[in-house]
Amino acid sequence: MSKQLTMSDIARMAGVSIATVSRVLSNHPMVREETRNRVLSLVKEHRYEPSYVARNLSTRRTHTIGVVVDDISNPFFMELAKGVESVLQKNGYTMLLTSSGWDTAKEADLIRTLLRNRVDGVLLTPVHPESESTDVMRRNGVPFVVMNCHSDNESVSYVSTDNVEGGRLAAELMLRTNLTRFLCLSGVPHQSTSERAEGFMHEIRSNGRGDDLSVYDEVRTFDDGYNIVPSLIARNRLDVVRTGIFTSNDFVAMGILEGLIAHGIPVPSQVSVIGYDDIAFAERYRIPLTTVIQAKHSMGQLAADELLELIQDRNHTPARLLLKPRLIVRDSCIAAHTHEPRSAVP
Amino acid sequence: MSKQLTMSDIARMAGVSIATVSRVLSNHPMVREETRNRVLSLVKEHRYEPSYVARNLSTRRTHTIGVVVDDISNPFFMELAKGVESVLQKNGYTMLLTSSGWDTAKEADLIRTLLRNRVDGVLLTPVHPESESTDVMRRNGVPFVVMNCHSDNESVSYVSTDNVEGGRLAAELMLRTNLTRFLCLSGVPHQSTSERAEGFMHEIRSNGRGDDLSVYDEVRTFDDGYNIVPSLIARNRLDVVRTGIFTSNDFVAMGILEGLIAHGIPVPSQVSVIGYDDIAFAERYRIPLTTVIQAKHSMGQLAADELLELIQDRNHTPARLLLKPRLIVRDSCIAAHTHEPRSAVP
DNA sequence: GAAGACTATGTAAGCGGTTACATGCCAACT
DNA sequence: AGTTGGCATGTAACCGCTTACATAGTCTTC
Repeated sequence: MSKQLTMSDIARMAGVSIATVSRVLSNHPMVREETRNRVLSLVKEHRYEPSYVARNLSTRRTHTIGVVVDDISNPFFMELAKGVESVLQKNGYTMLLTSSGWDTAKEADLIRTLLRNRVDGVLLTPVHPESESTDVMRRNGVPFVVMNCHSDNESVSYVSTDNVEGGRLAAELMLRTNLTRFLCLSGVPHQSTSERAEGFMHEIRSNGRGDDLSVYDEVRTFDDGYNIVPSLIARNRLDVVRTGIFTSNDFVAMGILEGLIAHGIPVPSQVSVIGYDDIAFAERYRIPLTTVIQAKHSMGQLAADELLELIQDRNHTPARLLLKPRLIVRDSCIAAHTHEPRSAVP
Repeated sequence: MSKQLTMSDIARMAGVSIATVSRVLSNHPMVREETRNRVLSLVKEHRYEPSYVARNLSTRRTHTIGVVVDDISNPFFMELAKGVESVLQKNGYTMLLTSSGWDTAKEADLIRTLLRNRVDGVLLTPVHPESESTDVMRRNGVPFVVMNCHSDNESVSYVSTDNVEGGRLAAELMLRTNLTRFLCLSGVPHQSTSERAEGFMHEIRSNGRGDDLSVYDEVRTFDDGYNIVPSLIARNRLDVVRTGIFTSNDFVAMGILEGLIAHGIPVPSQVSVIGYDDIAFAERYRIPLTTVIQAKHSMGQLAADELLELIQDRNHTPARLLLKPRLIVRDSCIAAHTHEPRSAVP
């Protein structure tokens, strides 16, 4: 194809200056109706698309927001990104989406690339809340909002979920039933999963049931869950003591369920299980899983809103938002004060 | 923060012209070692990041590739995108990822936005292989490659999967076992899912088993699968006739399995089921699912490779690639010529 | 020791827009 | 008629880089 058209081509054809074409395209009111139409029809006829790169250079704004998530193929982050995209698009911004793969160095690299592309702001799910990345952005005066992670630094805006509350909700549900024993399977220390466990344990203890609580650390995968079942049975007599098990993610919960079924322990009549995340298929699992869910989509939206606010008003007070998680009750956990076991097969 | 540094700031500080700074930063060899070091240390010290937007305007290349997929939160497309990203990144390109939500008009809009951003090329999973989108790109001389869809237009490059072959593979496996009857649950006509069904049916027929084949259309969701089971049993006597069921996606397959279990029909000893896609959890399902998998990651990589080729050499002959799908054998389908039923519970 | 041949650097013209300011025009007012 | 003022448009500087070309200094080479 011949080379791309520019404004001056359109200007020449319309017999006006490029300033006038520019005015027409940016909806400046000071243009005669007739001129405007002449220009617009030329634009349409030749399918002229103005160059944002030239415009961006000139206006020193790109209307582009950099987004850095940990893993681009993880549905959680993509729901987040979708929430972000929806508000950005509504406001005429473009999203530059990248993923760090949980790698601090790569994260910093990506941020640098975003800065070179002169994004107007950055949204990120940081590997650590304070890092080279945040440092670079601050030095370059680029506004940013942290997602899915809270920061102790008063000056940074973040939008995250109240993981402690999530764990508390699970405990609350279990406490309302007639369970005699509670198990908490925690994940990696110092991560969101351990906050969940904390919330759970705290609630159990502050209801005076601390003596009925046992904790197991470093249980994080489906297989971890499946494999730990025999020892849980041995040590906690799951087959005779009505027990509630809280896990800090759904994979573990599913592994546990699989293990319980394999050992013929009825769920939820004998043992109740609550997971966390509501991953796809939690609902479709052979025993539909009771779980705690995060408002990923709103999280993205709120973060994007906050960022746009920050861009418009550089000394806007940073918002520090902690979204409330929600409990989704399904068959894997016995209903409050119910004594009849429900069927394990849907 | 103070306003962003520019090359001329660095130049002034280093006591050289901006041309020299530019040479240093673009690794031009014609710079004295000492000068280079002086400039580089200034750059590092002040954390100067050159503006790609200025550079892009000047060079008329952005090193940015627009990627349009149907659904950003669907793991399939994200695997694809990951494949794309891996080769783009390796070649110093940035990916601008957007999603059309299967909407032709939105797709065309996105393409226009990409063109305004002057992307060097576009990768897309088009709603239709020929559309306004492809038209706009051609008129603007922007190279593009179609993914996950084949085009009859000789001049367009595409990378897709051989869906017919995928169906054939499933049939081939079933034919090697001692099944007496075959059911094919097809999805929406004229889509990739129906190509899968065609491949399956063709293979069954060309092995002289056409008389043992029944076909059901418009079965596409988990619930569709679950709900159709009773009528399948009634019409095909699944409880007494050893039957193989091929579905054009894994959700349907899981629904079918659930239905079979609910009706007490043993899998795979009595009925074998093969799905398509290998979605997450196909492997972890209560009966691990035999399924056909696409090489999503390679698909993205190959498409990106092809696009870069096209960008370098405008009259490079379009590649038209059809990747071979692969069969993953798990418990839901009886093994070839095996008579002992396997356990349905892992 | 002067002509060439390098090498290292500077100069300045773009790239394709935006926008402050200048200009020209015409109706309205004194 | 002369001034005023508002509207429509043109002029040109600028955004921050790249790069062709010009320039100046240093080595060879005969």
